[in-house]
Amino acid sequence: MTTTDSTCSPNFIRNIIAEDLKANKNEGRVMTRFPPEPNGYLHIGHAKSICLNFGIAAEYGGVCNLRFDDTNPSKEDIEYVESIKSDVRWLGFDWGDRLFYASDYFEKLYEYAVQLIKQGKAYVCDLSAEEIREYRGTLTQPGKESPYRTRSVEENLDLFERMRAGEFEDGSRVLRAKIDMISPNLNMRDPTIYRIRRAEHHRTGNKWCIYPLYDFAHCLSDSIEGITHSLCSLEFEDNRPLYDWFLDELKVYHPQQIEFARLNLTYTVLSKRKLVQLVEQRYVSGWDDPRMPTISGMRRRGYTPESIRNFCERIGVAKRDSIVDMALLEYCIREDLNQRAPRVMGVLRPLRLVIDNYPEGQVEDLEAINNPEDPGMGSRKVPFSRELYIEREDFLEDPPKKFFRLAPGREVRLKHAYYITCVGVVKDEQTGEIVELHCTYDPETRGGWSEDGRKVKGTLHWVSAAHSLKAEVRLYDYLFVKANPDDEKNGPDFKAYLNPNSLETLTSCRVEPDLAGATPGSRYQFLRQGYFCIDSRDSSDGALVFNRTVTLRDSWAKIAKKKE
RNA sequence: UGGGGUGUCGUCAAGUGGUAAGACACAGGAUUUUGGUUCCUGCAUUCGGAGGUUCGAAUCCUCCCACCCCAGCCA
Repeated sequence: MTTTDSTCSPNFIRNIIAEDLKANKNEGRVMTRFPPEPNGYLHIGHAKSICLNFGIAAEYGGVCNLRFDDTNPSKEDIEYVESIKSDVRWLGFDWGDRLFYASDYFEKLYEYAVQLIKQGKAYVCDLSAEEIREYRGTLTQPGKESPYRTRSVEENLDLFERMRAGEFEDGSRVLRAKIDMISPNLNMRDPTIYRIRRAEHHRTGNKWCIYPLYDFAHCLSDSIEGITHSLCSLEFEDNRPLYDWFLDELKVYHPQQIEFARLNLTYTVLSKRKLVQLVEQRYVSGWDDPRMPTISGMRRRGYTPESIRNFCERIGVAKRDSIVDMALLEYCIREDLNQRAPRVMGVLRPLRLVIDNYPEGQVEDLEAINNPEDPGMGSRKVPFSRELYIEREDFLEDPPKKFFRLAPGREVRLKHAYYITCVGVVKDEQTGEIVELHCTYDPETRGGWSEDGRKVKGTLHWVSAAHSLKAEVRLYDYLFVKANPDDEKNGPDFKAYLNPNSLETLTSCRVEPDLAGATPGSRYQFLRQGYFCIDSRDSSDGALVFNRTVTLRDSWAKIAKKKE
């Protein structure tokens, strides 16, 4: 992995680990893990956790395991494990030979449960799900003990064995930890640790009909693997006493759980529950829709792994709930692409322009630098001819103050080409729409320079009409119009804030011929427009499709906006 | 009204008793064959509030306020 992107500011987790290391806790070992449940696609929030876990391990000379938390076969699928693996890899992280599954430990976990029963710390309970809920009490009222709580060890052992053997119906019995029904922490009121569920598991098939629950499986999986620091999100703080309880009762190696705040981002949602709705209810085209905050969506949109890693470093890690400004993510991708994306000319909304004094049939190959930020990227030739396309919005018949672009009688520069002056405007007689511009060029300004030192205020991008390639361009905007669509208090459902203009498809764009045969996934800066990426799903040699990753910063847009 | 957490600039976020880092955003200005990039400059007399301890408090103490999480046989 290339780590040019570590600015490494201190955070409370690094502090804890540094102190642990100083105290020689765990013999100076650091081992973390990223433990996704394979029931959905990874998103930028997961990237924060991935970067944290893999990053911190690398930083302290340790390792990070990839472990699938696959204890709920009815929700999980192999499709998700494959996508998760490829997303983590794409982000630039390597779990080596440490790919694990909680299901690898089912047998061991079963033995631990038996041990708990033998210690009188777990019992089989015949209460129904509803009864268990009633017995649990509420936030302010204590719970009451199950009538099955006092079963003998022998009976519990027998019943649990028969649960495993498939003698009982789904949901008819569970195994519970025997802790404290009047604990103010609901998690400690005899939590369920095994349920009967006849569902085919994507790895263990039909071998099991009982499956452990998160609280039981997670801490023990951490323990089995020898994890030193088990990082999870804030909502598990209340589960920590239970995490500790199992490990203490079973007297096994005891990792330390540390909670941090999950990522929130403006103008999007980052909960699997909500993302899955967007996919299933067709608000987006799929998990990898470029508007989605999923890793696969962002990849398709044109984000680089480096930019995402850098973003994750910049946002920091803390315990307070926060919502990071999308502008920071955009800053990170612009920063990266500015350095590495070749410049190219593409006209999104073409307006025909004829250079009256340019010889008909003549074509010149003009030299264009590929990236002013990196001369090493060389240059290319761009064909210039009498008939061109320029951007519609680069011409205004009646320009406002501070508009530097083309207007009747005005001279501007065509990037890498010539100075041109607008001498005529052709309009559709019916609609009044401008259909063509007539200009003259100054042959003395080849390359875009003028010997006489004459200055020109604007520089426009362009393509040669006859040589340019047709392309489809998809312009993306925020998925939501509200900065915090998650805020549904007394308001409508988050989907009410979906941005109706989050996707605009332009089908008559024109790009320079150099782009013929460009490979899917490759990224470019369209001069003066933004960064674009060839769509890896829909683009083909004959029909180029570009996704706009992000616009360039646009100070003219700001000025124009201020005016009105 | 039980328990667990959190409150430092518009947004993130350092700071751990010695007198408020940094980033994004924003606002000016310079350079520019991208109104891009880059470069300068500005942007918390104040750390949720009120008291207290101290020569000295964002950091310690007390009380108060606000927000988040927990009543799945989900994770």
